[in-house]
Amino acid sequence: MSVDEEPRRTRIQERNRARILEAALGTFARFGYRGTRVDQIASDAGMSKSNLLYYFGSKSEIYKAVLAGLLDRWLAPLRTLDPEGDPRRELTAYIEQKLRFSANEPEASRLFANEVMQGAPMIRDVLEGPLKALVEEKAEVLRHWAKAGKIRDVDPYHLIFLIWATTQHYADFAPQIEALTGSGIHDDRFRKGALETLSALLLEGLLPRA
Amino acid sequence: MSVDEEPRRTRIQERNRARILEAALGTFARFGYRGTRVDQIASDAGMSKSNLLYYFGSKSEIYKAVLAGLLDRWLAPLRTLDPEGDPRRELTAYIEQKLRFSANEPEASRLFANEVMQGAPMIRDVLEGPLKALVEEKAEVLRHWAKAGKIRDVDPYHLIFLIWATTQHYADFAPQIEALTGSGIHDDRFRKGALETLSALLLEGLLPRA
Amino acid sequence: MSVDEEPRRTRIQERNRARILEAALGTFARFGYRGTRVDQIASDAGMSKSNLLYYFGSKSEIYKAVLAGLLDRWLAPLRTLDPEGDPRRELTAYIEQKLRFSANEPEASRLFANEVMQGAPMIRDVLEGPLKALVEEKAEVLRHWAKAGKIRDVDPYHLIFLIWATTQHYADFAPQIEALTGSGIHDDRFRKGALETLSALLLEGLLPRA
Amino acid sequence: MSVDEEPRRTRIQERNRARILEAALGTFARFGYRGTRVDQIASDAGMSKSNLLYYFGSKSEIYKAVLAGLLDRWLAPLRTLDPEGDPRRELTAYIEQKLRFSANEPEASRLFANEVMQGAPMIRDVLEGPLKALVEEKAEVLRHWAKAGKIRDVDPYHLIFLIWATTQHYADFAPQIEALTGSGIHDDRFRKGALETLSALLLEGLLPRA
DNA sequence: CATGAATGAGAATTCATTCAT
DNA sequence: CATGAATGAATTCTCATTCAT
Repeated sequence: MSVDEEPRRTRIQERNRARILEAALGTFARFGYRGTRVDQIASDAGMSKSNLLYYFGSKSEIYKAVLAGLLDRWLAPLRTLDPEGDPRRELTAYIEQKLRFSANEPEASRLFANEVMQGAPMIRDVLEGPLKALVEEKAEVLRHWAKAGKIRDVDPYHLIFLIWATTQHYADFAPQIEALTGSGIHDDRFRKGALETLSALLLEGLLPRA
Repeated sequence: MSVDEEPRRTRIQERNRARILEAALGTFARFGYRGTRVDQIASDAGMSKSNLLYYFGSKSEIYKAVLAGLLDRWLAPLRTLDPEGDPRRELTAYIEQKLRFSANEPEASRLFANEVMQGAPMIRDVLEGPLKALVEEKAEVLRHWAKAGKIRDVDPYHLIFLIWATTQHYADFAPQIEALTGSGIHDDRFRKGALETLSALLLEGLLPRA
Repeated sequence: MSVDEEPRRTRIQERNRARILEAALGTFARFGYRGTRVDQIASDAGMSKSNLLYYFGSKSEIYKAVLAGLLDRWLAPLRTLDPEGDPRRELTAYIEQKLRFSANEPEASRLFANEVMQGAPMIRDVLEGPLKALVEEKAEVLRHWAKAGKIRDVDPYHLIFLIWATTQHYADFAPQIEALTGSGIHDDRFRKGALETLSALLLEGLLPRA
Repeated sequence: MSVDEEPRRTRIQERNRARILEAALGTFARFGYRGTRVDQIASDAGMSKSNLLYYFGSKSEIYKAVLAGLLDRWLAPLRTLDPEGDPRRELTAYIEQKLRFSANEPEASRLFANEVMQGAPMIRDVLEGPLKALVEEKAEVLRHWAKAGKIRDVDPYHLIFLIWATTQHYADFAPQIEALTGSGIHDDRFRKGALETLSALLLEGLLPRA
């Protein structure tokens, strides 16, 4: 539809933009928008502040660009939930994908959390538009499964929130988890343990079955 | 031996300190440490910036005081988990308390999240000390229940993380939840729904029982 | 002549004023006028800032009071120079008195130096009035001695400056002297050495006599 | 080995740094460290405060730089004292150099005095290290001269202090000297008079020779 | 006499951004 | 493309002083 006028960019430009965005993700995630200094992004990206501002005219422009790149990756897993698939397999796969995201892109997860916690000033539109639509669509899938007797009849929103919360927790609260367990989601064995426990609890529940 | 010398404070001092801490909680939770201006705390607390600094010598001092007051309330619910009690009831009660905390003190929850996400610079000691000890103690309770056949044998840490994550999510990601559902944990009916869904899923699981 | 309306003061008042002036001398000498905080004077004097300001309405008032008390003691030795006396004895006695002052009131010496170095904003009147008159009077004594062949014919002003400079140096540059010699004018033996060397050099000169 | 990596500086940088240091010397000498406002240094140096802080990150950094530049010039004269030379000539030359320094750089002299009077917080190392070594070396020269019968046997340290004190006095106490004599060391004739009187007194003594 | 409470005018930095080269 | 130079608008914190009790 909308032919996003991608400006022509040289290879150097592409590389530098990428560097900047990567560095920015790191500091925005850690220190929040206000807590991040353009200087630091620049030095993390290995260039001068002036040069950085040649690529992105302002701090908030960088922030927006980082967030924009983020949202797609954050949303992707949910899209894969297949109405035709087996609930057990689908949900386990979904959880796994989300855990992988937390493992591979913890900073992205934290930045997203940060943005939402501050009232989602930059991505409110996305939340209320595309995200809301997607979630409603997937909620319908869950309701459908429930009607078909494949899963219990629970509120699909709370269910989705549960999956988001638990999987993202491993990225967002990593320092706490590290302090308590000495490990974290980046570790393969730890991640397997998390996946098993989460899917078991979600699917089978904690109480012994008859 | 050493009686922690609580400095004597007049009523005015008590009142003003309380006001400041309350106002500070709000802005720190929303904008993070760096994003918060002392000016704003002062005006939220209804006093001049200078007067505020008469009570707390610096911004970071306020921050520390807020966090210190926070931790107790954040930790309290877990302490109540009773080894002698019935797992179903105990866990449901725990979830309910945590949800209430999210409902009543969403800002405290967010500030805690914020602090942890930034690497817990101020409360690392608490996490690695008292919190770690408490969590290990309660993990033992869960293992004990499992051995007694009262609950399934799942990793107690992941179980605790699941409860933390899901309950806190309603406070920390409130803007997102609000955008998607039009409501939030502050709403009684919403909170009941959350509690039911959460405890049902946790205890019984999603899949239908035979 | 001028009946300085000494306000009636209770004993407590007298004591507190004295305490304040003493404490103030210490910090003004060390940190200068701007570098001194009223707070610190108060705490050094063992009272609250508010109470201190009950005695002296402002910082500069304290400063003036300290300086006023100082000048008399600083000037006193010169007054004792007796035109009728033997130059050798008179000058040695003068040097000794100045060295004693440096030993006993190094802070007073430093504060005086400080004030002068900043352009003597507070005591310019004294310098240009009473001090100038006194110095001119004593210069005349020296000229008189010279005419009488009791001392060489040297510029009396430079001679006086030499004595001031050398004797005050031991107080004003005490940290340097301490660093270089490990001792200082407060030490009796050190002071004797200084007195001997100074008076010997001043009176006899460095070069061997025939 | 380790070549002190002098950061490369553009001409503009050199010029601005020099301007700043010069302006800073003036105000630090006059008002002390605390009494000096960055604002004022900047306006004296003819630039904006922000720009000044682009060159020196903080007030104390400026202060340190000024002091560092100072010490060399302050020390230089003493280095020239030649053990092989004639005492009379050497000492007269030394006094003359010191008087010239007081005449040409009175602010430097006052700043040095100020720093020492405050306890030499920034240059203690230099005093206890290089300066101490140099002074001891020159004291040895004086002792040597005394043994050779070229000068009287006086404590070399007090002799050095005497020269320092008297020569620096003309810079440090300039306002007082001005108030008393109407002139000062900056004036050529005045300086000549000071030099003559000082060297005469030091070398020949005040008392008439037989 | 003495202290607690409150304030406002600074003063030092910080930092995003603009300008020049 | 890239960097150095410069700026001005915040923002934190200091400190003498006033007010109330």
